[in-house]
Amino acid sequence: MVKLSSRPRSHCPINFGLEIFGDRWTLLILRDLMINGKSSFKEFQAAEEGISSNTLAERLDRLLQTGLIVSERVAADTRQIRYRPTPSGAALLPVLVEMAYWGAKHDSETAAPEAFVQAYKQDRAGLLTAMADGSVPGKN
Amino acid sequence: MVKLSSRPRSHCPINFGLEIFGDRWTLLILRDLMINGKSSFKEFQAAEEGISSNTLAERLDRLLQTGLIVSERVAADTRQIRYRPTPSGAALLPVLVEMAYWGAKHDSETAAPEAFVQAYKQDRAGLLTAMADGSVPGKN
DNA sequence: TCATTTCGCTTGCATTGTGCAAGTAAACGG
DNA sequence: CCGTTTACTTGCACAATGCAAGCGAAATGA
Repeated sequence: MVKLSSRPRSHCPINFGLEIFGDRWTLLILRDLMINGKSSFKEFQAAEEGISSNTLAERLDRLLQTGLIVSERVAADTRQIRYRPTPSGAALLPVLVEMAYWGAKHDSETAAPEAFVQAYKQDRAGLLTAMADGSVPGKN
Repeated sequence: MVKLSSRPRSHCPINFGLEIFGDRWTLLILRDLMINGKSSFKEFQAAEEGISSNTLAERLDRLLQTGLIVSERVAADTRQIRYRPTPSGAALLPVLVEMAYWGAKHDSETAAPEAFVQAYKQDRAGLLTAMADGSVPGKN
């Protein structure tokens, strides 16, 4: 179960999600975590969309507090912190995949790999399983 | 194809969507349009989340400009305007359904009907078809 | 016919969110 | 030591949002 910092405007299940990730940045962080293999502050900051450091810090904090991600220090270098999704956070993968498919279909200049679109059409469930294991069609 | 008002930060298909509906309100309007059978300004305003009129007006404008919805005046009462989704807008139904399922599973106080969760688990594709035709499990 | 209500907004103003640039503490690395 | 890296924080300007009130055109009611 996910914890909200403030009382939700409603308990509509769609609204519940929007209260957490209804902004322009939160899902991009989860995308980088789950699809692009990123896990550090610096890596998130390097995304081409260009999130500002204060916004990134605030979003990571919120994701930690709601329980969608956890953090841990790297033993070999205690400056570094690695973020990774919890099961609740990982459960957002289908949302990301549907958004990606929609974007791929409706943006004439999409950067989505054709292999992703094909994999989705042929076997959506299989695609989700593969992606949950870290494999993304069209990458490598 | 969908038109953005400004240049996107990237052509990542997930980001493309976020540039249009990456806020706390836009998807709630589409929810009301596609799931709750609403179509007028007044009906959207009456949603329990309580959108302000200026924000609602701005969002409807943006949805019109991006081509996710269209509007038409009611012949019998020319004050009234009915909004309805275009095929591009309607194609966001799977995104809404995944968000709803996630919210239903992770909000301990969810208002999502159990019938919706069951229908999703048993036959997701069938659920999407039924909902595209205007039928929502747990309502009526 | 004429005041009243309804509808879809618009305006003004205060609060909150976001971007940008710079700075900082702790911890490595040589 | 001393410069660099990492994960932030701070300050400030600007944009987005919420809230309350108003507004014009069209319909409705007496």
